[in-house]
Amino acid sequence: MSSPTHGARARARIEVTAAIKDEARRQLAAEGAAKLSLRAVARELGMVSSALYRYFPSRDDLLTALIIDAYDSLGETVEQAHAAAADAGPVRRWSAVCEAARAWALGHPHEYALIYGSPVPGYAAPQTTVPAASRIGLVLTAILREAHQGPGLVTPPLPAELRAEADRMTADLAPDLPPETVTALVAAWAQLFGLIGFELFGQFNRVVEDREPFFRQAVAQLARGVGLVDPQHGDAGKG
Amino acid sequence: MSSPTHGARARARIEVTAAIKDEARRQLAAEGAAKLSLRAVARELGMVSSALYRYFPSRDDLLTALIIDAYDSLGETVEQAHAAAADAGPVRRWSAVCEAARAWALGHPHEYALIYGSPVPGYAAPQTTVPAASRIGLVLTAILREAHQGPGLVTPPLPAELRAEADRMTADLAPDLPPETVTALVAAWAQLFGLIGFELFGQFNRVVEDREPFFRQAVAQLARGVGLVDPQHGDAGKG
DNA sequence: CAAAAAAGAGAGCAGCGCTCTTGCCCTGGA
DNA sequence: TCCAGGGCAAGAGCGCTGCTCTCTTTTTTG
Repeated sequence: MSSPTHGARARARIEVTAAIKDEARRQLAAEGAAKLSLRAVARELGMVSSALYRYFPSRDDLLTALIIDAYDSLGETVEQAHAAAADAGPVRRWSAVCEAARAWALGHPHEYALIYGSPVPGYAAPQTTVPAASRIGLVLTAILREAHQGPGLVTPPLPAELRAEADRMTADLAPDLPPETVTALVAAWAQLFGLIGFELFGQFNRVVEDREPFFRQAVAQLARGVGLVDPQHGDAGKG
Repeated sequence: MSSPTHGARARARIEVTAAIKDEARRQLAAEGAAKLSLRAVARELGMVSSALYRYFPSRDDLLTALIIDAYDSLGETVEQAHAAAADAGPVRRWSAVCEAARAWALGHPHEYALIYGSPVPGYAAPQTTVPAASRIGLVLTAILREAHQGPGLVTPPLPAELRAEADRMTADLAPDLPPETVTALVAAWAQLFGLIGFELFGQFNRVVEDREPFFRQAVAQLARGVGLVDPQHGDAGKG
């Protein structure tokens, strides 16, 4: 950082690191995480396999880097979708975000499997992944927050047995929202990825053929589930 | 099949096959599907690795056998839960089935990952798995069918763009149910496994702590989503 | 310019899925 | 009773994997 030569070395390191991740992502898209091979990455990059260990101490560390990148890629995609629908009503924004998440998943199936599929046994995602993983949740929360401050939210009452946990989640995630809403949001968040995962992992094969309208309807119902009400079928009723 | 001696041979084969699957399941529970190794299975069974290929032509075929067993295990579990709640109302039966599915998943996390987690790339589950995989869907459908013939179902209208696909799915899955119900059921089916998968795969870590009441509430809302109405909070209103 | 730090190269270890060949032994028919 | 045929285990071996260690080359630094 003090001298330019040190910067040159550091820059080279950054470039090689990026090249490794790029090639790894290519192999991920081609063969999946299970068949991601350090040797194959090195071969393709014209270096020897052991040299890779100068950049990533293990295969798992390379995977972790790819996981964070994937979360960030998804997060950025949905944030952009949210921003692009800023003028629309909350139901429309909710749908836009959900559909952006689905589109990202369909476009990056192996990266989706990496972050929302079965975890590799014996591999615990380090805490480093948490901020990137949270981005989509923050977007969904923001939509509900605006709706809460604006037209309001319609939520079913909580059963007594859930009261304590709902309050705890609310304090953690969105203290300015009603616990009923936070609970419904967390459930909808999981359910959204149930829908996406079933489509991506083949559970809908021979069951749902025309997935786009099906997903749109399911997401609209999800919006109702978190209490979003639809003024004039999602038309910009806010502005 | 004609002579008892031939039967002795066949019986031995069945026993060895079962022993291989048992040991494979043990390793599955210990290490996960990715690290399931034919050599380790053979080692544990006191045979040489190549001998396993007399019973399963490849690692994938062994996995397929485990997948079918897992689907059947889950299917049987939820069928029993359904039968045990036969006297209750449809909402209670729905919840019982969903909670049984969750309990099975928590008790067999690696087998769950095998059937509802990311698919192994290059491995397409053969058509043989379909009947076993369908069992839980059939149970859920049966609940809705009885409710449809009894107290009735409350379903939101379908958007025009979904009409054709909804009719197609209905003809395929449950021609005696309204297309609105079938569409909602398929979505709820996917969403149920979104909830279970998020809990199992660690997405709820540091988010939802007291999972049982949370899941119960989510499942109750899922029941509402498929149109099940709750006479006196799920009490046996069918009489 | 020499010392030190970083990176690459290559050999090697232990493990993997899978294939092929060899030979044992059980079984069913003559 | 004997014998051919076939099911089956064993072993060697191929090409691959992640990872470690040592040695050399390159680059940065005092």
